[in-house]
Parts: sequence; structure tokens; C-alpha cells
Amino acid sequence: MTEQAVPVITRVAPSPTGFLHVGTARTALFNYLFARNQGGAFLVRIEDTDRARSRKVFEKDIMQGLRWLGVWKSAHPSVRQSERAKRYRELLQRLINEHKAYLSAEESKREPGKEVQVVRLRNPGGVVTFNDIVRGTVTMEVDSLGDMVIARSLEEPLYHFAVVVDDADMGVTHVVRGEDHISNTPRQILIQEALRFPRPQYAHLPLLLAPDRSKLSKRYGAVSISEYRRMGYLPEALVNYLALLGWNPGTDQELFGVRTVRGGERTNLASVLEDLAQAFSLNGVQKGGAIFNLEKLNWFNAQHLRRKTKRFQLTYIARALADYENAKVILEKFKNSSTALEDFLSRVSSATDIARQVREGEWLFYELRPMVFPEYNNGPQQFADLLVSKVKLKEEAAGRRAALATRDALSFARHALSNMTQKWKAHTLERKVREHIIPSAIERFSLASAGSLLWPLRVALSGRARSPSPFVLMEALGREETGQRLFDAANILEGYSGAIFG
RNA sequence: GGCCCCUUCGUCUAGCGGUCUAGGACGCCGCCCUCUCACGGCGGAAACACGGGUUCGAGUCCCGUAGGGGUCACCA
Repeated sequence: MTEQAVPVITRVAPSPTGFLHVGTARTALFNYLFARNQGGAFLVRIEDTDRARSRKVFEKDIMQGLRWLGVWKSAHPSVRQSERAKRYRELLQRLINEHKAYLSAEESKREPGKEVQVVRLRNPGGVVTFNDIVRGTVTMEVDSLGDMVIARSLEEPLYHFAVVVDDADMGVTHVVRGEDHISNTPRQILIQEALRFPRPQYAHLPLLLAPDRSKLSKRYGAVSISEYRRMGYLPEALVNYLALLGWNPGTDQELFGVRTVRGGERTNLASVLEDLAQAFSLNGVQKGGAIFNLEKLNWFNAQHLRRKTKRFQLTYIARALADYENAKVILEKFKNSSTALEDFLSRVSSATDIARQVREGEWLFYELRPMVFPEYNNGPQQFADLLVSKVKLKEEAAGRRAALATRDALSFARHALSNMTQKWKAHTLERKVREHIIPSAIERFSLASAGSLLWPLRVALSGRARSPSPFVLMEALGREETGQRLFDAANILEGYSGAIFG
């Protein structure tokens, strides 16, 4: 016979003493993926036995974060330890009755001067050995632990005790948690054995590290899921990245959840989780700690962002630019032109990246006419220089002649484009320019190459040495604005040639 | 410090004794595409911590050293 199908039950057990940490989120994700892969169940338990430190806002943040990451559907956890006082008391009493634990009158450590009756577990001594799915056999001498305090009083169980009771009561079969718990495991096993509870399987995950290999902490930037959410990271990007930190599917696949639709590709949170769950196995879990690398997260974010619907992408950009005064003007361009939107998305990775680039003026040409760019405030000289900087004529000729030829070519292009009857789309514009305008311009103005028109066109439209292609710019700017900018550029060259060489 | 765990390119990792002149990804560099930049394609630099064993043969097994991390609460 094959082995009996025991339903896998996993859990994540955060304490509401802080915001949902990326490390906790990753632990939750691994538990979720493992349970889903095995056709089992994943539970969320709030460990709020320390009433003094637990806060509702943190619980709320944790639950929201888990929901945002798609691993949990409800606004509430499966259980809170604070709701289980009766059960703890009952089992504490049982241990005392069985002489496995005892009440001990001591001075309170929390409230010095106050006498309390803590519950201590009699230490049976010896060696505890358990098998860890990730690390193999782990052995520890347990004598040095002494008689552990397992409850502050009959009403106030401590972490180790509550964990053991809850895991058993919830039928948890696999305890998948951070490596920081590995030396806690023998303690918990002691309690388990005193209670005669079955031992779950353990799997201790490597820790998430800061760039200097220390534990990931606030010192190194964002550590809470809500911060990443606020920064505009896509949950699927975070999930995809986190899953691959300390685990690998045994293949070269890194981008998960890709679906093909009408010639394009799409991903979403559900598809990413689905594919990860499909591939997941605890055998693929790494032993060493993993450094959290923002650059790779950015790459995942860019990859997933490019595979969203246009509607979603526009909303995403709008949010990224929520504090930017000219956001509407920019958004307008992308609403008018999918090509420009696609181009934009191939040059940004995340919401913070978008905000940064826009603020730094990288996309100023979608907001203003180049003529009025701040850098051209001291006169048109610089703009004119840029316009002709790559123009070559058939015969060796520079300066004034090149400027005049460029001026004429731009005017010619402007007229030709304004007479164009086809749709004002990047690809039709490109055909028109390449097949008709460029050959004519080369002929009439002695231009040396196609680039000698394309370069000034692009600079005329963008005002910059680095920008999207002139066709993308034309489509985004529209007929009228394109004509205006070409007109401006030709005018500037007029003055330029006169002033410098006249 | 005691105990426990870990150690392949800068980073995430593949590798489960011979197919490793060590593969992939991010980042970096170059080339191609090309009017620029980006995308994309192609290519490059870049690692088995060290020392002993075991073995015909070790990145892969064992032992030590070094380094890193975790944990030693009436926190979780």
C-alpha cells in the first residue's frame, strides 16, 4: 500500500508587536505554497500572549499584508492566542497534576518587588534530536535549559507553551519557520512530550539578510510589507522575488505566472501564486541566509508591470505620480498612445523609479515644448547646437550650411506630415517618413543619411539627446503639437544660422 | 562566551563522486539592432572560504580551521 494521505496543515504565527516584516511574509508565503502544493491547508495564528506588547494596529497591518500578498483571504486570522486562555489553563493544570510542571513562587521579573507564581516545566534532561526537512538531524543537549518557565501564571502562558498547544490543537503537521527558531525547537519538543502531543515535521528556513549579512533590520531601509506596498511594488513582484529567496524550483525559471493572451503576455498575483505552488517543494529550500536585493526586486517589478493591462498600467503610473503637479499632462500622452506607454514601461522599473525619473525631468518633453525647457532659457543656442549635432550632408559641410539644411528638412517634414492623410500612428508615421519624406529630403537638401533627418526630428520633438524614437513621440504628442514643435525647431535654426554665421 | 546552524560569481542560485575547462538570473561591461537612449538579441569579466583526509577520481563525502549567522527572557 502507498502511504496514507495525511492532510498537510501549515501555519504562520506572527506576533502583533510590529508591522508585517518581509521575513515573516516570506515564511507565510512558503507555508502557503507548501500547503497548496500538497493540497493541504494554511492557517494564520496571531501570537498575542504578551498582552503588554501586542497591539491591534499591528495585527491589522499583518492581516492586510497577508491579504495583499494573496496568501490569505480573510481580514481575520484563524485564531488568536488571547482567545484560548481556558485551554492553556487546563493543560497547564494537567502538567502540574502530573508533576511534569510545578508552580514556583518567585519575584516577578516584570514587576520587581512583586511576588508571582510562575509555572516551570521539569526538565527531564538528556538529548533532544529532531529531523529538520531543510537541515537534516539536529541534536541538542537539553540539561542546560533548566526548568523553563512556561507560564507567567496559570492565566498567562508563555510563547513556547502556547505554540505547542496551538500547533497540536490545530493539527499542524509541518512547522515551517525562520532559522531563528531552530534552537527553540528542543524546548518546544520538551513541552510536547510532557503533554504527550505528536511531533510535527520541522523545516527551518534560512534568514533574510541585510547587504552586510546581518539580520534584515530597519537600518537598511524598508523591512515591512506595507512600506513596499506604499512604494508601489506589485504584490506579484514581491511574491515572485520572495519565493526565490532561499528556494529554487530546480529549473532555470524565475519569472512565474506568465500567461499568453492574444499574442501578448500577462501575469497577475493569482497566476504567480498558482505557478509557484505548482513548482514548490521544501526540498528546494536553501540552507544559507539570503541577502535581500532591491535591484532584483525592481527587475521583477518591471517584468510584471510590463505584463499588465493598459488600464492597469495607466492607473499605476497615475499613482506613482500622485504628488506630481503635471501628472495629468503626462498621463494624457499615454492614454493617447499605447506605443508611448509601452516605451515608457520599458524604461522604468517601479513606482519610485517613475516618480524619480519624472521629477528629474527625464520625461519633460511630455509636459513642455522643448523651446521652454529650463536648460534653453539662456537663448536658443544650445537647442540649435543639439538639433544639428548629428546632421551630415553629402558634401563635407558644417555650421551654417548644415543648420540651413536641417531647418529646411524640418520644414519640409512638417509640411509633408501635415498633409498626411493616414492615421496618426507610430507605425504609419514611420512608414511615411522612411518611404517618402526621408528619400525626398536626402535628395533635396543633400542629407548624407536617414539619420540626418531622424536625429533633428527627435531632438525637435523631445529637446533631448536621449529620448524615445521620433515616431513614438509623434504619436504621443499628436498632429498639432508635433507640427508646432517642428515649426519651433526650424525657427530656432533660422536665428541660429543668422546669428552665428550671417 | 556556551549551544545550534551556515559557507559556489558582488547578489540570488544550479550542482546531490566522474558529463564542472562549474550552468542560469540580477547587476556590471562589450557587440548587434539603430537617429539617441531604453527594450530585445548575442557575448564577456566574475565563484567552489582555507587546510587535511577518504577515493582511481571531490564543488559534491569526513575531520579540522577561519568567517558569518542564530539562540541563550516571567519577548515572540
